[in-house]
Amino acid sequence: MSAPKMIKPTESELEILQILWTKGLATVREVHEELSLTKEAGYTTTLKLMQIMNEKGIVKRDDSMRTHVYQAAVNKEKTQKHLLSKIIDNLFGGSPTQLVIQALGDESHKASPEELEKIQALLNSLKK
Amino acid sequence: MSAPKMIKPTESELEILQILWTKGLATVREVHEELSLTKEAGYTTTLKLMQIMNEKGIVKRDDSMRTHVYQAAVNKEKTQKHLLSKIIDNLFGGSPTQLVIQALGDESHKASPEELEKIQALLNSLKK
DNA sequence: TTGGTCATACGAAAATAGTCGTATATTCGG
DNA sequence: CCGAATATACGACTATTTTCGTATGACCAA
Repeated sequence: MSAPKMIKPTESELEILQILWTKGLATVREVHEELSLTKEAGYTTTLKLMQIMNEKGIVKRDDSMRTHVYQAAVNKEKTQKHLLSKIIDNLFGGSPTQLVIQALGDESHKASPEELEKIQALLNSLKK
Repeated sequence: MSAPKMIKPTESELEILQILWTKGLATVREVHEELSLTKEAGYTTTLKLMQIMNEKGIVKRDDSMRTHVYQAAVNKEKTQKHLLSKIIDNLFGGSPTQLVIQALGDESHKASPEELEKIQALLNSLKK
């Protein structure tokens, strides 16, 4: 078995997934170093979290060597889509438009002109 | 204590906020009826949640009468923006564009032509 | 007035998440 | 070979969130 039926990573798990999605393969140490840049936590805490994620099937690992190598077991886009869908319901009363408007208006995460063009392109294809 | 410094409602609290944002004023019973449409929970559970939210300052209440009347104490747009900002960081690596793209592509929450126009309008103003 | 209904208060169990100490095994430089 | 460094396993403690039972008081209709 690989992908879990219900995708519902916690906040901490999401932070780890972020890193794994970027790195592809990573050891606990690597993930922990990365996490330490923005967060305060002990090494064994990260280890434990990743072990639990492994049990849940959120990540896979190669434990053929002493230092285990982890990778995400859930698809990035699928996970994003699934969680976003929940947020649209929970926070925006089911309206993706409201979410989009708030997101585009977010002052601390401005979109570049190039990105705006990407959105424009998608918008065009949706309008048809 | 009045407005909370850190806005971080839990999932359940968000469900209740949704309802209060829509209704403006509501009793526990009203909120609970509304919740019951989509969720299974006892009355006292809802009551307790709302009491806790009151302690946290997320909602206000008028308890001058036997049946207390509640209302949201946090601004809807501000709360949405704040939580969305977190999600952009946690789930989309800081890129609002990725979020917008995923949201617009969500099959289970399609945007109507009118809504697409709204987004278009916002996009136009951002491009300038 | 009295019994049924409806309201809040409150305590505490149950479920979830996050944290870390400690034991134990492996590796490696010297 | 020995000890320091580093790895995983695992149990347990803390904290937070969710759930609900029970107590108690107010209201109201008959």
